[in-house]
Formats: sequence, structure tokens, C-alpha cells
Amino acid sequence: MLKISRKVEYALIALRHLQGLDERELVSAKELAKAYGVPKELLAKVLQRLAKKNIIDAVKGPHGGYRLAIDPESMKLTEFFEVIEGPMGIMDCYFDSGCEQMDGCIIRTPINRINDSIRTMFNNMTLAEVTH
Amino acid sequence: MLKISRKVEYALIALRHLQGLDERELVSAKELAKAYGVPKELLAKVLQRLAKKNIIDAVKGPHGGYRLAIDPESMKLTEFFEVIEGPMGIMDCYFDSGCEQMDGCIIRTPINRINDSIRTMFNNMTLAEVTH
DNA sequence: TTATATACGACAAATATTGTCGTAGATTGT
DNA sequence: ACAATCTACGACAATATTTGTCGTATATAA
Repeated sequence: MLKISRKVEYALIALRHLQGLDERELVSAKELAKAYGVPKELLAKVLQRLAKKNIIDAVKGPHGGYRLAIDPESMKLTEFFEVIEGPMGIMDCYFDSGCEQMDGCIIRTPINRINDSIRTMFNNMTLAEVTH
Repeated sequence: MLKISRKVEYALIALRHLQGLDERELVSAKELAKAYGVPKELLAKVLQRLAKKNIIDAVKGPHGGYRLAIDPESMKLTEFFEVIEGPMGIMDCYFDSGCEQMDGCIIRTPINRINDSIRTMFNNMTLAEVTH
């Protein structure tokens, strides 16, 4: 309950590492995985996702790898989380609306308030606060 | 990711209902389950948990049931969540410490900060904000 | 052309959540 | 006393989600 996923965890670790590198320096998924003892394939997938969203640059081929493409100050944590995990909500009804109860639901309003509070909190935090 | 569990959802629904009852009035798990279309057995378990922690009173026997035992203003959401789900942390390492990386973990500090922010947020909300 | 990297989808395994069942104890009314 | 109806609780089953793996394709440097 109210947990962050491993994917996000791995992403944060990777970005924290990338942040410490010199300008233009690259690091591969393999190196990162080894350095932090995390599964290479899964980490790679997360990095690919970040690359696709231009949060990091990907360079193919031997001696290829990844490097930071944005200023971490400029990215809200909400946005970052959602790049990796998709829409973020405390309950599914916040977005998928497949719930029958919808109308009769007596906790919908307060749940939405809590939801907004969490989003606001992460909107006010940048990636830099985790990676600096 | 960052989701509230059904158990908590059911608990909130039930408490919201209990709050609307007259003084001393009882409602059974069966009635609640029927009224809100939720699984009776699971709801019952959650209610039993709340009863054990004296958040609600349980009355056995025919025409028995539950009623609110506390003022919802007086209970922090953190506490309430933890009655149902146990210790709450954004990552497991926050409490179980089975993690090998512990020392070398480069995101531990910021993760703890985020954790504290979430806890603070729920510490500043009472059950009443959901059930009133 | 070979080695090494990213890209990506399909799949498998592991874990967590959710839901069900059976049984016991309490209490009420007949 | 006994049947009906409730809570209490543990064991288990079903389901969903998360996590991890594998195979294959593409790009690029040496």
C-alpha cells in the first residue's frame, strides 16, 4: 500500500548516477546493473522508457550508453513517475472509471481530495531533490 | 503504484456509513456488504480489525453489529491506515531492512524524505476528513 | 564482420492482494 | 434447551500485479 515500484526505484538510482557523471560521459545499462546489483534487463527497459521520453539520451553501439538529457530541476516528480508507471492515482476509479458504484460511492469526494494532495506534493518536488 | 488497498477502501466506506448512524445504532457486516456491493467476508475481517483496535464497537448475537467507538476527528489517517495494513512506507527498506544495499544505497536519504513527507501529510489529516 | 550496445515485445516467475470457506463462540428469542 | 444470527479468526484459493527473463532486431565502432 502506497508503495513506489522497483521500476521507479531503479530509475531514480540510475538518474542519480547519471547526474554525477561528466558532461557527455556515457554509462551502459550493464554497468549500472552491476554497480547497483539490480537486474539488467529490467533496468534497461526503464532506461529505454526514459530515453523515449527524452529524459536521457541513448547512444547505441560499443561504448554506447546513456546520459542525462534534462536538468533534473526542471522535471516534477509526478511527471517522472508517470513516465514510468502511467497515470498515478490512489484508487483506480481516479482514472479508469470502470466502477459500478461511481454514483453511489460515498467516499469518492474525500478520496479525490487525498489524491489531489498527493499529486500536489509530488508536483512540488523535482527530480533534483532525489538525484542531487 | 502509490495505491490504497481495497481493505482500506472498504474500511473508509464502512466508517463513513457508521458515522451517519444514530447514537448506539448498530449495523452488521452483512448489511454493509449488501448496501455497498462489497464482499462480505473481507469487509467483516476489516471490521474485526477495527473492532480489535477499539475504533469501532462490536456487538455479537442476533441484531448485533458495529458502531463507531471514537471521534473520527481524533484519529490520524496514518494511524488508521496502519491499523489495517501495518507499517506504511514508500519502500520496504523503510522498515524491514532486509536490503543488502543499505549502506551503498544512493537514494536512501531522498527516499526517506519523500516518505516523511507522505507520512506528515497523512498525519495532518483525520479520519473525519474522509468520513464526514 | 564481429563485438557490444540499445530497442522492444512476448513470456515466465514470484509476490501481493483479494476473496472464500469452515468452524467456533456469543447472544437473543422461542 | 435449541435454533437463528451475529462476530471472530485462521486456512486456503483465486486473481492481479509486479518483477524478472529471453529472444530477436537494429545501430555502430573497431
